[in-house]
Amino acid sequence: MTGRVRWRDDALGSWLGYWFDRLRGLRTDKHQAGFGTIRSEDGNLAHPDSPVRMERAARPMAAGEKDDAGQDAAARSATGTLGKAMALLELVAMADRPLRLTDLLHRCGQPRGSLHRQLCHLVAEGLLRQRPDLSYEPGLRLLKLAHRAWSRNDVKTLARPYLSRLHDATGETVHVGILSGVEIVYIDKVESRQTVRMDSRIGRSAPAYCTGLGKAALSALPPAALDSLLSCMVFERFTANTHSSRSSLLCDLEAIRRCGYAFDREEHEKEIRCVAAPVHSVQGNLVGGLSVTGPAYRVSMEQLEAWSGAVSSAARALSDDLSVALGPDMRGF
Amino acid sequence: MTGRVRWRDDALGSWLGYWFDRLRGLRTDKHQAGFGTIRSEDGNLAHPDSPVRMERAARPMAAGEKDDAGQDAAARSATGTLGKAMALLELVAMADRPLRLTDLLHRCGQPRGSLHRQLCHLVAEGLLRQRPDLSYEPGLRLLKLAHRAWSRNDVKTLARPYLSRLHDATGETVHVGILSGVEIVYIDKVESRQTVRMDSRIGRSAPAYCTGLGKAALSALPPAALDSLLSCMVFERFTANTHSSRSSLLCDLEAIRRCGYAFDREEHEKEIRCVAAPVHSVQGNLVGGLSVTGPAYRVSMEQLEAWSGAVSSAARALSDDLSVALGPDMRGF
DNA sequence: GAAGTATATTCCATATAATGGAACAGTTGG
DNA sequence: CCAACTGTTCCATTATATGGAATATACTTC
Repeated sequence: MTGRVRWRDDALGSWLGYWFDRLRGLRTDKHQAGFGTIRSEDGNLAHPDSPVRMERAARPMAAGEKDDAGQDAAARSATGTLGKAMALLELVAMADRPLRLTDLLHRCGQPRGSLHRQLCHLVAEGLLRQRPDLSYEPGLRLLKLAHRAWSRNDVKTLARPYLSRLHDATGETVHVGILSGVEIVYIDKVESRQTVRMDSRIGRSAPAYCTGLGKAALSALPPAALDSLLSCMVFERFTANTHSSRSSLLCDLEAIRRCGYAFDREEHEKEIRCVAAPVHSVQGNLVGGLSVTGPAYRVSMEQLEAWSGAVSSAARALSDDLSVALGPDMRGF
Repeated sequence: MTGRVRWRDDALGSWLGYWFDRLRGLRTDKHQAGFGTIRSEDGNLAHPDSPVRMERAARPMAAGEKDDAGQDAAARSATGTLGKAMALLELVAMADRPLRLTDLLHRCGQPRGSLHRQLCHLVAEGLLRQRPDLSYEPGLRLLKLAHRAWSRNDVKTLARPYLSRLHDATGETVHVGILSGVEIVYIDKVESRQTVRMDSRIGRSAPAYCTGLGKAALSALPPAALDSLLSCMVFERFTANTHSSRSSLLCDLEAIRRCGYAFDREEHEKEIRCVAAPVHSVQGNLVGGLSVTGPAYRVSMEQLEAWSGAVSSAARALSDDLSVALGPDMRGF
């Protein structure tokens, strides 16, 4: 074997439930070990944000760079073939236009033969679709699978009544989301009117550090887990109010922990404010949040403050429901 | 190698775009060949319906059964590791409750070691989530990927104005769907009110032969493709009006082809009627439909008849838009 | 319309990762 | 406490993925 860098080593995110079990020492796992998720020595997480970056092996590795052995050994035992396929799928899905083979070739630095075969497999499985012009885009099978994932989701089901009630009380759009790595994934919502697009945000993911839901969720994490996540956050600045450093985020989180709710002070999108509260099962394997969102011109910070009580009590109630539903007794649920 | 049957050979569906290219002889493909999709001799499709059946290899193959060589050779060159992983994912996703390792063991007849590793990989990738009680359910990553697949979907984007217009004209729920194998996948909708569940049907899939959208789509298929699909339909009876045979379906399709629109006469769900019209790009690589759906007590067959013109002209217009968008000139769209 | 360039596809010896049987460990229940 | 069941780990074998180069196919450009 040449000393070649594995192109997928640092791609892809990892997933909360998994981390938690690891962090709580519940599982020893050999199979899942490595793939760059947790560096064994310092316990840090590698690249859990999902916009995939595969460029690493694009260049043939200049002299002097050494592919350090430990990293290599750890990263080698990845999720294998599946991991590569998923990294590729993510790359196509997260692109903003259909990509052709050559485009992908440049972005992931894999040899043509391999890449082509992988794409063929993905297309045959319906995960990708190949357009008449030979470019690739995400396939319908994803929709179908996601529908099942969504319609059977415990959190969504349990949250619904609280969402409705919050919506009735506030008249604004109400969200529930789950933390997945360093991102928050929107699971369900009830909105004021047919605003812009019907369900534009369900399934959408956004960075945790700059959204109300995300910060609420982060505030509920045990210190070790939070540390792991922090170490792999990239603080991109979306607005003037976006947290741009670890310390400013930590300060905010501390405040959130004290009062039990979080604000999004136009940190992700200009003119959009929100108040959110953390939701978590006692087992700690699921962390998310509930939020009320509105446009700045209509919703003042005072208004959000006034709603904070309702939001956090709803979040607490939902947390209890969740803990019961996921509890050891209820196998099937 | 022992003469053991590969457990995955007959699992899983295949996907329309792919078939079309095959059927039109556009691609020679070696990589995608086989996996039981198209039997080389008679051109039939094997098991394109998606509710997965993996039980085949559960028994150790009784004496006398022979795993015929041709089939074996064809089926062997599958989508490989990815295919197995996806079949497993589908199995979990389509189940109606979280499954534990042993449950899966019974359903797919794979050795424990292999199954366990595959599940670990799926969990590590976020495609599955392992609950505290060690059972598996579909993971959040599916939602995230599907969101991208959905929000960038050409058909959805192009269909939206027509959906709105049809909804305004009829006041009932309007759907757009795409044919994917023998199933129709709901891509988008505009609904009358916040009926039962907000977007319950987006991403849902239903059999083509008993839905208005599905029949409309089938009617637009070239004979060869239709034949292929017919040969692997299983006519399950949902209501008294459900087509229960190939011939009755064909007869209906003929009528649909003549008049340009299809009815669902409470064939899938009791008390639900719909009128639909086919949508297809000239290239023939995308087939779907547009429909107006309503409850039987409110929407008479005469009413549907009256709407048929609007539906089919909208469908024609959308078809044109699609053909342009997918046309050879517009690379990026 | 021919030569040139960029792209997609196929081939095949080799390296790698999946396989599957069996042994081990942790839980439940009588 | 022992049986019966579950989930996990191990490791030699074998099937599968790999990747570089050769070939085919489209699009430009002159």
